[in-house]
Amino acid sequence: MTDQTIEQDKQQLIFAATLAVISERGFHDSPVSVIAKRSGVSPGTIYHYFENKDDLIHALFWKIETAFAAALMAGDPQAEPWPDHLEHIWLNAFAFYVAHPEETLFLEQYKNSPYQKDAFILPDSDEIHRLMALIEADQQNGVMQRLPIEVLHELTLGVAVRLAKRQIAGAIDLDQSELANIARSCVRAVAVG
Amino acid sequence: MTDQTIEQDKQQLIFAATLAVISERGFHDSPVSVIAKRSGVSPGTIYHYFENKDDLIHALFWKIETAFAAALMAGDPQAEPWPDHLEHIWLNAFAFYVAHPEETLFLEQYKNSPYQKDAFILPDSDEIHRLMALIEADQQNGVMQRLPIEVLHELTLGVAVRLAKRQIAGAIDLDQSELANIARSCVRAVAVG
Amino acid sequence: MTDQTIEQDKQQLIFAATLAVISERGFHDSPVSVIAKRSGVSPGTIYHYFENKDDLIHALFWKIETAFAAALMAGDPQAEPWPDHLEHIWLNAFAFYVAHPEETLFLEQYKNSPYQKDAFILPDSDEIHRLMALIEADQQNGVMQRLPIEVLHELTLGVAVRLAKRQIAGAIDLDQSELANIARSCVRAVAVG
Amino acid sequence: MTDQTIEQDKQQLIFAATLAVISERGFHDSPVSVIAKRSGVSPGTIYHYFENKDDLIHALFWKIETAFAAALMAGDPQAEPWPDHLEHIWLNAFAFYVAHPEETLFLEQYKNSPYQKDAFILPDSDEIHRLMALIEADQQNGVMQRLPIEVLHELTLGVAVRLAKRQIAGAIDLDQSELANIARSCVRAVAVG
DNA sequence: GATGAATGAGGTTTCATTCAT
DNA sequence: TATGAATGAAACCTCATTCAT
Repeated sequence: MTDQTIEQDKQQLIFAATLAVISERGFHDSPVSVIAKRSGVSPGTIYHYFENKDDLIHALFWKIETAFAAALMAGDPQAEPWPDHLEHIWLNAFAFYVAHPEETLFLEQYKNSPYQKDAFILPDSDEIHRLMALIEADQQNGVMQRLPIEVLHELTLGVAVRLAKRQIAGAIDLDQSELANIARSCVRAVAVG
Repeated sequence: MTDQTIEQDKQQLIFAATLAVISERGFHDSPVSVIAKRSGVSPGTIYHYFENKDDLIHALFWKIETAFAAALMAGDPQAEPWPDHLEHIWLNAFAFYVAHPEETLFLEQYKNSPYQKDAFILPDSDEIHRLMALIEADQQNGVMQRLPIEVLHELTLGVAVRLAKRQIAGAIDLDQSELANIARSCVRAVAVG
Repeated sequence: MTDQTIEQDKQQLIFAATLAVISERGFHDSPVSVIAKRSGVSPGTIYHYFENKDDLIHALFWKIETAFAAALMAGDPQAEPWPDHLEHIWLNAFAFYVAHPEETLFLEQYKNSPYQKDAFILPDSDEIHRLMALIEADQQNGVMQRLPIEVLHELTLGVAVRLAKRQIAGAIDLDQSELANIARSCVRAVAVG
Repeated sequence: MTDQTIEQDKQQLIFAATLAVISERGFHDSPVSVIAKRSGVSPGTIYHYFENKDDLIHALFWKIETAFAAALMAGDPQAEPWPDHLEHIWLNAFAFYVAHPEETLFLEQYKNSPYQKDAFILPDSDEIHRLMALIEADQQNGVMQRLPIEVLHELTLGVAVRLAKRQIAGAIDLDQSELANIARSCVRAVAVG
């Protein structure tokens, strides 16, 4: 194993522990000492990899956002016609959230805290570029409304996160056909006509 | 002025300061000492009115939720037919959020933190009772889908909060006709057929 | 006892402990926790009276400098003729330093550390004003050289501190007549002719 | 280049970096990690050449003191008669300090910190032996007062350091004739009669 | 009721030092 | 020899809470 991978491993251990602790206990009540213990590294090591606690949290946020973006385009939805591709993406998002409850709780906490001062910033990944291109094409084709990206997001994937949170909490348990219906509703909300 | 009202006044001062500080700085980074200074009362006084900091925050949450519930049924939407009454309620919600940015930021932070361990709990107010009755009637009449209350919420008012947050942040600026369209979309998402 | 004096007392306790600890152990190796224990107050209390550790140290410095300035003019040296008044002041300085070993060690450490970024700044006290007036008069009268204040200081009182430090350390033990001789030498070094 | 000289080089790099960092930032606030980075070597390497941080600092002190002692006797002052030789030495000291500002700041910090527990100890170098012999001869010849070495030092070279520090700080700028005058004053302070 | 000085446990971060490579 | 990641004790400082006034 190379030095590079060892270093990566430590970072990953720290990320994993941070995610676990914060999703369980919240931003407040997640001391570095606890994260260190859970990671199996010393507090000092955390400060070797990250400038400070905020830096760690921001880095974790982007790591998760990037993983989410990748999951979004799984199964090549671009190949499908409207409105199927958008429903597909919606279901991908929901599936990611439900499969990654810790990540979901972390993301929502982050986005609703003053950590998130920036507006709607997306990772600069290949998948996001493809998604944006798809949206633009749909709008060019006159099938999707020309609404601000934030509005499109809240009417579609925004709904997916929150339903996923409810499902993670055990409050609801949507089956495949219910999900398909809801996905269709969300897509219809941004469709023209 | 009676002692009762003086006491009420102090409580209100504390609530207002807590809301202002937390909406600006977040749950972490909102020390009692800062809240006290902003209230114009001493830390000791806060502990006279509230058992501890958590108690204060929970109490503030319920106060805001109750105010929100009241605003929801403003203009007597019950008197209107389906789907107008639901659109009306949606617009009431959006209007409340935009008119109360601090409250909105606080609520969303609270609901996405481990403070909120409870599932979907609503204030036990008259307005909420009327709202629930209205929903039940709509479902009896076969116009609204029989989905779990959490799902109905996320498809309708859940969207309203998040759009309001975007508007508060200055990212978007929806006019009346755009809002009416979105409200209609949300209602359609829970309508039968 | 009034609140004012209680508060003063706590400050004085903290000052005394800081002085003792730093003169014994140096700037490095004088943790707030040790100062707190020595003061008989909690660390938190120190941060109630001082913004931070640097603030405490600067405040202590000025307190000592002011006390020193007062001691300098004891016995009304202005009333005496040249060069007696300057010899008197020199002996006052030496006596203060020897009588206040902790203060002396603290001052010298402070002045030789990057804490002291400012050049030769004197407390704005009555005594210092009288001293400066005296020097100016001596120069007007053509008995004292017109050298920069820093040079005058190093040739006179600067020598006093360092001899006092040697005496405090037990390396030397100057008697009254030796001291008088040295004082006279220092004064002659800044005299005209 | 031999191994010996390589080793010497590393030591010199470490010494130079330590001197630079401490003279800029002070004893406190000069972490080994910073010194290592400035040296271009790793922290581990520093601990290869020095037992610990204190050891490094003490070694640096003696290195500088020795260099200073050598500079003191430059130009063969012994060959000159009293009081010229002492004035010459005084000017050598002043010139060294001004030419080596980092060394001067380091020395003064060191001598005023509890690092310096020892009394007046001089390097055991050839130059110091010659200097001591010269002093003894002057005293034998009845031209220099028989005062403790510490007193002689403070009245002469002690003044030189502190004036040099003022000049380094930019507070004063003494020209050659002013310096000659001051040197003469200092010598007169230890002269007989 | 009201105050705010005082507390001290515990938070974030630093840094001298070690040791596997 | 040389490295620098890793350590963990300890530094500075914060802040929820108490309590004498």
